[in-house]
Amino acid sequence: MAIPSVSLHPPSDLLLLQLCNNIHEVRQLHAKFLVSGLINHHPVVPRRLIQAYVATSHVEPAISIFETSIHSPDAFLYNTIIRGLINDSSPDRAILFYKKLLLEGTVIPDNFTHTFVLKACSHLQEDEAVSVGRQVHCWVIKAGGELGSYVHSSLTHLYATLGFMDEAEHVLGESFEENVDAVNAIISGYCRCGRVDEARAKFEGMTDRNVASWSAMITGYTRNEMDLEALSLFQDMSVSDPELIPNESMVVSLLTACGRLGALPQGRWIHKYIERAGMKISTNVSTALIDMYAKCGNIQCSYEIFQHIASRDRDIVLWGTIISGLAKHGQAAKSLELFDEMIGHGIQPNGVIFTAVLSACNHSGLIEKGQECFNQMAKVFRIVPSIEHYGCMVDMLARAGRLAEAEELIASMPEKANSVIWGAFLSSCRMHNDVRRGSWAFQRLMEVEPLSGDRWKLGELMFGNAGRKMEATKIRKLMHETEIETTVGRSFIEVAGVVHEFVAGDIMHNKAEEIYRMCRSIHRTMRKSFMNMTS
DNA sequence: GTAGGGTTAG
Repeated sequence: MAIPSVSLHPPSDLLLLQLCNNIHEVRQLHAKFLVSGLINHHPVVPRRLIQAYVATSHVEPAISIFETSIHSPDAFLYNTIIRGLINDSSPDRAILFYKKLLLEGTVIPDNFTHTFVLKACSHLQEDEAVSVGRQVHCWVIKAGGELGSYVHSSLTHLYATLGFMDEAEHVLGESFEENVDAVNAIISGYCRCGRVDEARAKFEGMTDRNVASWSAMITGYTRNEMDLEALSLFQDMSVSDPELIPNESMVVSLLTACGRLGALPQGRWIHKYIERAGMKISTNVSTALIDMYAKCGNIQCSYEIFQHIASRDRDIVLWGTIISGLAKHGQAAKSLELFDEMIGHGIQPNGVIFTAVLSACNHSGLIEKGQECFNQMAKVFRIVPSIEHYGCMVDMLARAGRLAEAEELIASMPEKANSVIWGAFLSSCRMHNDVRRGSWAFQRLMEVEPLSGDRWKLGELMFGNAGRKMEATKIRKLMHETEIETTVGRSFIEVAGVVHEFVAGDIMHNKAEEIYRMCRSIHRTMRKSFMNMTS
């Protein structure tokens, strides 16, 4: 059979192929090439088809063309397939293709191959990732510094992410010029394993820093709960390089820090800052803002932000943040309403969402609703209740004096109850004067957490209240002899720039009356401005 | 002709 004459000239369909932006068009042209036989007779056709399929996120047909119509693939084609598999979230298959390339030995992997392969590694099991990483490392050494800075920083990043800091440092040393991205990866690697000082030393030693360098260090501080350091480094950045615009992860980290510190003014300032800088406020940033405002006590503001986000941009973490924020602020009804709304939008709740929902029920004493949710969780949504969920339920039932049911629930748990559960149960036993169950709980608590003074104290109070002086005295004596310490619940409140401290149960504070009055007035003002905002 | 960095809800 004669080769169609068109094969002598690049057919116009080949040009069309490059313009395709959906799979149907690619399929149509593919069919035409099959019919005309061009697919096996024009060398460029299968290449272009592979590229077109990968570009429209369909890697399977690309692979089958690769295997049937390509007889001597080059690095570019391997790269295309490997990249397609990574985008298709099949990193293990991407690695298989890399191994095939190495095995056949006719193609030399280039910078792109290495970069893609290293990216695939970060999604693999640790041992497999290290093993492939080492293979790439061999190529880096063989190339003697000729490999691009992308490969160097990707390899450094892989080792650093896996916590292989010595190897990461070693690769860094193999690059000729200073590789900012690689140093950034090292900074974040050190922070990831808690070696913050070493990270800071690397950061200080850099001659050239980019936004990612500052971001890696700031994010590293927040990761290690060094929230003040994070905010202070951000201040350093604004001073030393006012032109630098923070990236998204930096903003999220800063807001996390503000939330944990309860630093509302700083949080607000960052909010204004990102608005002024014209940064796009992604779902992640919105989530961090909502979380920050909720943790700083301004749930109205959280809710306001939440409502301005289009439903299609609301992911499960965003829903979780506002649901648990409302729950913590005692607004159970609103929290449950949003939970239903979320399900109405077709988002499947997960365990974290249910913890928030159950804690909302718990804090508002909605026991029947709580039980309904707890049952629904397993039966409708197929979520296995975790120890936190059991904890919520036990606390809820026990608080309400339904100690027998709480006890039953503890017995039905698949794993052993922890100190949180026994502690909650014990404190309810004390509250409801059930010394029989209480002493049982106290014994279990002493098994799982013998070293907490607060637990001993709780036991002492329970026995004391119930008139069991002997046990109470015995515990008191033991605490005295072992010098075990109890902690004090404290809370802080800032009024007009002055921080006041309260000890739990303490109403003797010399400014108490005044602060209560001011709080009421602030609350009224906040309500008013909230009404203005929403109307 | 192909190329990221990190984060958030209990």
